[in-house]
Amino acid sequence: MQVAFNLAAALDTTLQAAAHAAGLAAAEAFRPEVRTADPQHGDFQANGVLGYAKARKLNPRAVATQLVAALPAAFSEHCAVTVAGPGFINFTLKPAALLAWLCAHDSAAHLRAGAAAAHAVQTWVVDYSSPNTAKQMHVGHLRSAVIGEAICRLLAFTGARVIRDNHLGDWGTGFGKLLWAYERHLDSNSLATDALEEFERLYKIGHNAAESDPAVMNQARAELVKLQSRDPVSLARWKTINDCSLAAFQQIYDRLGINFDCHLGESFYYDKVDRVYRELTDTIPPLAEISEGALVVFHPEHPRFKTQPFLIRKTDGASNYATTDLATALYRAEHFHADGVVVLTDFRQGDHFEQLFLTVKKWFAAKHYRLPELHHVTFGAVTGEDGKALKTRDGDVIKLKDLLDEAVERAFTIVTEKNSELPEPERRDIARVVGVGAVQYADLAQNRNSNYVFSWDKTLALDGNTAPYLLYAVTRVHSIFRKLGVAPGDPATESLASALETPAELALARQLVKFPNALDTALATLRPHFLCLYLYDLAGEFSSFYNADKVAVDDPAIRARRLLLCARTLLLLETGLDLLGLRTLTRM
RNA sequence: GGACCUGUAGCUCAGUUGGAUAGAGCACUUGGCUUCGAACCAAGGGGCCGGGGGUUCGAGUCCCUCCAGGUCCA
Repeated sequence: MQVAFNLAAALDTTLQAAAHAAGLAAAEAFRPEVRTADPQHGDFQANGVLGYAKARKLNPRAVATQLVAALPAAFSEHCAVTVAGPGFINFTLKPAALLAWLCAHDSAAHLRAGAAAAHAVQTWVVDYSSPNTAKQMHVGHLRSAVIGEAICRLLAFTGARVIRDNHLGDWGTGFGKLLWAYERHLDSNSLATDALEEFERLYKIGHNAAESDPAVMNQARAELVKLQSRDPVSLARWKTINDCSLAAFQQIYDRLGINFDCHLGESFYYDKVDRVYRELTDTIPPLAEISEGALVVFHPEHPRFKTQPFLIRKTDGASNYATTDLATALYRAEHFHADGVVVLTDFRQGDHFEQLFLTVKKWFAAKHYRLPELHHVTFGAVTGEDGKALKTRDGDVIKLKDLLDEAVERAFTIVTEKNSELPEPERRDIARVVGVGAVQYADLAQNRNSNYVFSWDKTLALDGNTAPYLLYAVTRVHSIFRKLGVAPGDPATESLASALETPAELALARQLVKFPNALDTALATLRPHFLCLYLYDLAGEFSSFYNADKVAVDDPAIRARRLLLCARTLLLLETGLDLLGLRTLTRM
């Protein structure tokens, strides 16, 4: 028998068919609205009857009863249905139906196959992390990298070809001052030991000198012009700076499980802006216009952007972020044939991207270019305890490297305290997985909208909805299989399983089959915290089950079905954590 | 001046296109390890969902307004 991956979607289809079978007036307008339900009401619930009945002045309970009566006869064999309250339809899966789903989805490959429908044969470009070169990554860079990677993995899991693109800030005006100081004050020893530290030192020298001496300022400007006109010496130095920066970034990315497919920074688009200027001005009427000497785009239909211009060429003729971002959008559509583009930045760039996307839509429409779905995924800024934004300029910024190091160190202290008998190399490895995972998860688990008030204790918390709690659940499952000498998912063992029976078994199974809905919600909103929430609930259900029902019992049929539950819990926890970019452990 | 985000238990936060009695963790109280890992589980107290008005069968969620904090606008 074919078992649907997404049971809520399957119920939706079934109800839709029932609406036709029942001869409902305007049955095609009926939206069942099936969603996961509070366990006290059932596994899934349909809310659509209420709206449908209201619009037609019908009695919702009568309509619901009518629909339930029109369900196929065989339906009641695997699912109990009731009409409740003002007209909700509640579905409670029979134990055999739960078991059937668990048997059908017994491997990561089968889960992937079930999920792959959402973005099959689509290409998505995800633009994330995107730090400025010549500067160290700090806590403010964490969210884009961690949330971006999770979104990449979610998209890939649901069938998309994903292009991970690091849109580096490698062409800013700051390079004039930096190159000025690079020529005069470079310490090659420091360059070899800690390049980013050296670049930051050089930038400060250049900046301070330029501020206090107009002659230096002019020399710095000249350096920038030389770079932009492709002077070989300047270009070589610039390339050294970027190569060293990228190598340093990669050390961080390795710890976070991130591997970019390309690093197409601002410099890559610098010589692609002429086409942008041309195509935005050669249409009739032109999209862009000259205003106060600058080239700008207004959006007359927009309450704000009808007067607030989108500046794409400054008065002095220079391009800016807007210009390269427009060129970037075109490149992603033409070169990658992107069906979707996701850009991750903090919310302060909201205006910019709204204007950018509006402009891109009109531009592509005018030129008949295929328009990808455009998503600007924002998150709150990182602030200090005082609520003020952390700035790169002051010395108090916490380096990302130090944050990860401290997390690992704290995790090592705890694992040593809990499990001193484990050999030190293993404890070190556990500390890396738990510490880094805790940092990643702390960022992923909260709704990305709100500001991120940084504190060590909050970021490295190990209680509640955290990575250590989930990893602990994973290791406990592994421990059971170790103890009993069985491999997770062993078919011979699972074939002995009897019907699920105890409340804890059923509660765990019910949580397991809702995995597709968590995926759906996380992807539809591009908010990985919905997946975190699901995994936390799953780990909680497992812990309750673990406490209530012993797996290692004598009865082979009971043992087999509990081992099956353990194997699927393990599969979904490990799959889910992998989708979030976390590593897992077998012992901790 | 215009716009966007945030405001939910003492603290930190969840709350799916509007759905049933608003949920976790921390802290506090109590119980559970000679039985698969107690980094755990079970139970308890704790709330004018910033204030006010509106939309409807139903609002933490949508609309208006006010207050507080944050942010953006050559």
